[in-house]
Amino acid sequence: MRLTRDFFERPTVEVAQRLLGKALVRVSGGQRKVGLIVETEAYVGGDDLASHASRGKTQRTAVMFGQAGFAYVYFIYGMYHCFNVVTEREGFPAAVLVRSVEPLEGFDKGQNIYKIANGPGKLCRWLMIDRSLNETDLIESKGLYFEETVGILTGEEILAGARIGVNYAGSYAFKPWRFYLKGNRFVSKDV
DNA sequence: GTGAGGATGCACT
DNA sequence: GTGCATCCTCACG
Repeated sequence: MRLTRDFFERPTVEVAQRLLGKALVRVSGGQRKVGLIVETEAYVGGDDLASHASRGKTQRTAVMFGQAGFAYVYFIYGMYHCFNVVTEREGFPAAVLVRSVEPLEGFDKGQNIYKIANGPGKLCRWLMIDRSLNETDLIESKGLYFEETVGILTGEEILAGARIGVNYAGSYAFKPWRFYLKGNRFVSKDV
């Protein structure tokens, strides 16, 4: 079953936690790929100095101010994309960055499975996510969406830590808004 | 095993 | 022109 809009219309930190263990599905060119979400980060409101929305609404960040359940995909470091899903209510800029997934379906068995999608840039490369998917409605889209699962496995406790790569964000750099499954080998960084 | 440095394009001062 | 919600390679030991 797909996740519905109301799943994303909650407080961002809560959505970030609840997305762990859910499936991210990508269908493109007759091929289906599925990843189990094991690591997320919350970006919460215009006051969050780590968020792209902290400098106001621009063309790039406009989607974050919109309705929950839409994709925010941006291009960074000249060669990578990052995938987020917008949360909360219209007018309040917030999103959850999906940082790593465990490949379940549609991956190349020749590769080290632990390194296929263990990072925001790598998971976008694997799932063929680029800016053409920016502003996609993930509730309605046939090509990219979230699915319910049986849930987090027993013993897979959720841990919280500081977000990665946001040291410039003052006091917001230390907010424990990165969530991941304890001991899971698919997270991008064990901290 | 660890750490430094470079690649690279685009949004925004 | 600046700096980035990253990743890979190559040293080093």
